[in-house]
Order: sequence, then structure tokens, then C-alpha cells
Amino acid sequence: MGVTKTQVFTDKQNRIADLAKALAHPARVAIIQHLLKEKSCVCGDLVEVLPLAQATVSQHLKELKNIGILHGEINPPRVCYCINETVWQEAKAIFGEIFEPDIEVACCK
Amino acid sequence: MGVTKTQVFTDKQNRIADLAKALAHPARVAIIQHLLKEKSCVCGDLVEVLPLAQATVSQHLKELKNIGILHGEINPPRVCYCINETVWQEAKAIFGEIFEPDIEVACCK
DNA sequence: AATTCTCATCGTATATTTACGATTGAATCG
DNA sequence: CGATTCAATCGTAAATATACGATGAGAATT
Repeated sequence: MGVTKTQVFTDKQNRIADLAKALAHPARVAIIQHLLKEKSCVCGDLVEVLPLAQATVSQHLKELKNIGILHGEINPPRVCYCINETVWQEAKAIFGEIFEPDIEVACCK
Repeated sequence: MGVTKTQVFTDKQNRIADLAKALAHPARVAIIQHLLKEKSCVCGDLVEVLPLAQATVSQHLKELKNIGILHGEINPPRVCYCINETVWQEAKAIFGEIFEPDIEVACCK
């Protein structure tokens, strides 16, 4: 998408954007929902649940790992993905903060 | 970015993804933060605050309008952007729902 | 009527995303 | 060891996102 000018924004704004990106694709939403709900977090199970190719799922998992929301544990011959509780709480706090304030509707009057 | 296969996901998953996209760019985060904090919601003010060209800001505003988070009122010779309270509450509820449950750490043990 | 002001849109260059088949790597199983 | 299984990575095609200059549209001002 062209280069986002991350340098001109605050670290926090960039972090919010990154965390939001984790949820900015329905497949990643589905992955996260699955991990929150099911006990199983094996990659192969996700591939079965999602109507996407294995390579695609793996790519989404990689992205979620990069953002930090997930981490994977090798559990031969499988790989097990878990939600990173620390980052999850960070996201929870950040989004909570954004949506906290009551809206000033005192605009454009 | 290549075609997202929206058809194979639920409406809710797609809606979550769309709402997350609103926050998935630091410029849009900055816009929303500004509108939440400041009383001014005039487009021109946003252009001054953001270190981006006017055309770029307008593009981000358009995207936020498409998602529904903002709506603009023409107030000649200016245009005034406001947060759409209904959609904002929808987003608040949706993100609240996602982050609500305590995490099952009982994974990969 | 001409100028000015504000904002949207067009056109475009470039980078990134999404998706998938094919291949590779690592580890277990026969 | 050879075969199989699981998952990451490579390579690639196509769509989309980001950013900006330039232009256009609409209204108010001169």
C-alpha cells in the first residue's frame, strides 16, 4: 500500500495501528476467535477450520506473531499457537482507552 | 492487497475487520483522536495537524466515512467531520466483546 | 465577473497485502 | 533409511493501500 509515513506519528499511534491491523482481516479475526474459544491451537486445526490454503493461514499466523499477539510453540510434529497474554492485555488496554471517553457531540453545531 | 475472500467469512468477522481497518493506520488513529479530543472537526484543521498532504488527509477521511465511523457536514466554505455516535458505539461494543473473555492459557501444555 | 478559499477527486508511482501452488525443512513412523 | 506428516518459506499474480501534485467543484468575497 505505498509507504506509510510512520516516522511522523507517535509511537503510540503506530502501535495502535499495528494492533488494529491484527484484527483488520476477517481471517485473522477468525484465528483469534478460534484461539480464544477452543482449547486446540494447533496450526493444522486452523487450516481445517479456515477456508483458506495452508500457506495463506501460515502467512496470517506469521503476521500475528510479528505483531506479537501470538506466539508459537513447536510440539512435534505439530506447532501450537497461543495468544500472548501480555500483548493481549496491552491491546485490551489500548482499545479500552480509545473507546473510553464519552463522545463530544458538540461538533458542527 | 490481493482479494480478501470476504464471502467465506461471517458478516460479523468482516465487520470487525472493517472497523479495525479504521484504526489500522496511524493517520486515521490521529484523526480519530483529534476528533475525540478537540471541538474543532474542520477538515482544514486536520490537514494542519497532520503531517500529510491535503489530498492524503481527504483520502483517509473518505475511508473513515465509508466505514461509517465519520460523517461530514458541509458548512460553507468548510466541511466539518464528526464521529458517528451510532457506529462508534457499535465499534466499542464489538471490541469490548472480543477482549472481554479472560484468556484460556490452558493451551500447549 | 474574477478571485479566493476549502475540500474532493483524478491520475499516478510505488509498496504492501492477499492468496495459492510448489518446495523445503524438520521430525516421526514404518 | 525411506516414507509420511506438518508447517514454514519461496515465488508469483493480482488487487489494494498510501501518498502526493494537479485539477475540479462549490460557495463566499472582492
